[in-house]
Amino acid sequence: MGAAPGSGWEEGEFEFKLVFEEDQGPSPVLTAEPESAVPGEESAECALLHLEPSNSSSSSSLVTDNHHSISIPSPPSSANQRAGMHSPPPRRAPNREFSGTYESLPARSVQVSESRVVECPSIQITTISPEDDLAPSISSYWDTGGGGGGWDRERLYLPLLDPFTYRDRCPGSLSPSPSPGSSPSSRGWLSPASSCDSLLVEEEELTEATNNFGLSPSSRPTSPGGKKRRNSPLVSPCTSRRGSYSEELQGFNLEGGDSAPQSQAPPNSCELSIPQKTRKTSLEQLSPREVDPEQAPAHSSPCPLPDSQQARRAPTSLGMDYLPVPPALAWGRTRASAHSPLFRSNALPPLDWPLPSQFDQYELRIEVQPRPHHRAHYETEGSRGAVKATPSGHPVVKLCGYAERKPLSLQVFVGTADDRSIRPHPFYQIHRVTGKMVGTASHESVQTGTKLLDIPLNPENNMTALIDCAGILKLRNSDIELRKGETDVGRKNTRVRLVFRTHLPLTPVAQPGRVLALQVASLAIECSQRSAQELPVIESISLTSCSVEGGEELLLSGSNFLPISRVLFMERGTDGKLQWEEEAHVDRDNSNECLMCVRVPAYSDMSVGLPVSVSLYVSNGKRKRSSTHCFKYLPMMFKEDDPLLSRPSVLPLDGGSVGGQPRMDYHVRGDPMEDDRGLGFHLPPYPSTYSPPCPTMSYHEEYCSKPDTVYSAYPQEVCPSPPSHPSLYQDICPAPYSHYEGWDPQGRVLGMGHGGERDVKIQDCPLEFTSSSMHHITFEEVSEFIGEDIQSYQSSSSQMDNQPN
DNA sequence: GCCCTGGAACTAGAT
DNA sequence: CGATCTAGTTCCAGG
Repeated sequence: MGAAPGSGWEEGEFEFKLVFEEDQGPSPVLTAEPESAVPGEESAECALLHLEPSNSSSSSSLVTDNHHSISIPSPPSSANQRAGMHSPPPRRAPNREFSGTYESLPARSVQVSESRVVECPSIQITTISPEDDLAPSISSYWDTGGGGGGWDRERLYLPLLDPFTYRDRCPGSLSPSPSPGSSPSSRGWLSPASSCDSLLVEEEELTEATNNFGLSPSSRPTSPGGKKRRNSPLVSPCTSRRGSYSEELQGFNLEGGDSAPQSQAPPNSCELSIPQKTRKTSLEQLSPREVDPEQAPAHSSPCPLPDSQQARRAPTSLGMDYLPVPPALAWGRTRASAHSPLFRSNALPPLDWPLPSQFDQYELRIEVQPRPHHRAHYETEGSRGAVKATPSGHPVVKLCGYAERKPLSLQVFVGTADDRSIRPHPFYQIHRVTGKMVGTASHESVQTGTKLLDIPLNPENNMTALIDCAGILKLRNSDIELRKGETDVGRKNTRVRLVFRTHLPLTPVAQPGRVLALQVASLAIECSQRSAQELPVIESISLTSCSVEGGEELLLSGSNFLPISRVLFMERGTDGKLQWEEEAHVDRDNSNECLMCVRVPAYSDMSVGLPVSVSLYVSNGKRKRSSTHCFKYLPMMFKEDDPLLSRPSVLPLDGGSVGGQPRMDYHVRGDPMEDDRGLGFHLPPYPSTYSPPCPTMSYHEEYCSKPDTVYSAYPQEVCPSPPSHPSLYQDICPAPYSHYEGWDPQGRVLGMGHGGERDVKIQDCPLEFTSSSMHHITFEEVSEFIGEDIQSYQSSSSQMDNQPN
């Protein structure tokens, strides 16, 4: 784990310790169970959250409306408590047919320091879809809509508590926080979307919450790690010498009812005390309806807001909303594709809801990826223009499979780019770029604290949208970190993705009142000026495996390669400790700024009987490392058995182009233009004889986490560590690759199908998956493989869970 | 004059 | 606790 995102993990670890070092007596058991439908209410969308401390005397019960209750341990008395509760990742309840219930591993002891061992709470989450009206229908529906098999919601449906309130009411006791393994960009569960989702709170609770938090920023726990900031925590962000857009958004939400009933925003709340902004990035850019939805006309935009937004703005008569289960609880699995993308038209998914990019014949696809770097602008700066594509132009998004003549709206927002499910990025917002060079109409809106651009998808344009109007605004870290409930750290959290989402109304006959929500996310975009200038970037590698003897020539293409750049191969143990590291010999004569030619070093153990996964990275010096990339050493017996094994030609180093959420299909794209930055990379499939990569390499980062890579279906535990730094992508530079068969200077895999030919089957993939045994494999078979693999790996991953980092 | 862009100074926080 | 490093933020200038 490198220095970059790693710090955040350390933060998480710190919190983890903080939480469990609190001497609260027996650890509570957090359970969330389905609540039976309450007559007259749409309450199937909630769950009862129980905290069940062994010692009930130490708990208090928070009874909410809707007849729900939350029992919580009494807050510890110590003054410096930190909110936050960490639980091991949930797992399917064992020994029974999966019914939507996840539970964590049993309460167990966790060593938090050399001398202290505390008991870890367990959690059981029963997931209930907000999609469903009544609980009894849930299972059947999701079983159907989810494509069979299990379904899950990585959320707890909490009927009442504002996460902020919830969190701060019981500091140090209940509030979920990012898991010990959370990444720096982890929002925990308090993403803007989630945190602002309207949750019914009785007025007195609101008042109390406001008194407790809104008026006294100092009451908010210090941000993770107790980081200092320019502005004293005792001082409202409004003391900044200029207004804060982030605060505008938040205040906006309150005013506009976008995220919470207005009753949650008393006039003296902190947000509302912020002076009027003078910068143009403020309210004036927001549509009138957002500023004052009461006065705003009905949707006149060609890109109407989803109904869910309306629903949220309206007084929460529905009475129920949900809190996402902290990603910490889900970080062990990426199950986005297990979710049905079908929603009621009046209950569209929030922005942090995982969605597939493809469903049935429909697919939302990024035809042209954005550049890997885009310097975001601050509020104090002028716009830095729209996100561009490589080598020119702008990103292009297309909705495939849609034959209706009715235009749709494409939503764009800035999402996170860490290794967990996509959610709105707390430190970046989409920014609508206008000007004569912008040809695409767009409409701004705000949904639960996240700015959106609504861009029309017109049949006349073949449902293709040119994203030439989307810039990225950077919010000051200090502003965001001061925000109530914000748990993310902005420092070095500079990677984003453009997230595209659309809602297709389904045919009234087949799915009355249902819409299909599809989402796709771009590859990661590095938004900081500095990182873009200094960090080496590996974009592609010519070889992904070779004999343990090494010695083969390996070409790395990318950018920011320096004469001092080194290429290192390393292996970490399951405990994360570096077990082996070897520097590759660099052929400086044949290397340049965007190409490195190295010799693969021999592996440390020539007698291995199975392929060994290691990782490699480029280092430009301390703290200037590229992301790590997977490399596999093959036992002698594998050597040259199958040229495909060792000559994949080019690997995609950042997954495929479509990236809303992980894909469950095991197809591999064949159209270079559909792939990474048009480079035509193949998605590297899992080998049939998959062996878990070493836990600390960013295999996950490079493959598993990418929204649409096939690896996403795998447990993320196999790659729990983030890379030393974000993986970045650079323009390919001309390089003398031509002598490498199957690899052209553009990084394309030669001989691949082009255009039109999508979803090249697995046998087209040059990696292990393409071996004859895997030909004609079906999705079900692949799923079976996955399941078996996961099962076989669970024991080891749970061991890893138990190991303190 | 405005927008976009690149560079770099300044500064707070981290080491 | 000071020195140094790192990274976030702001400012400036040119196209």
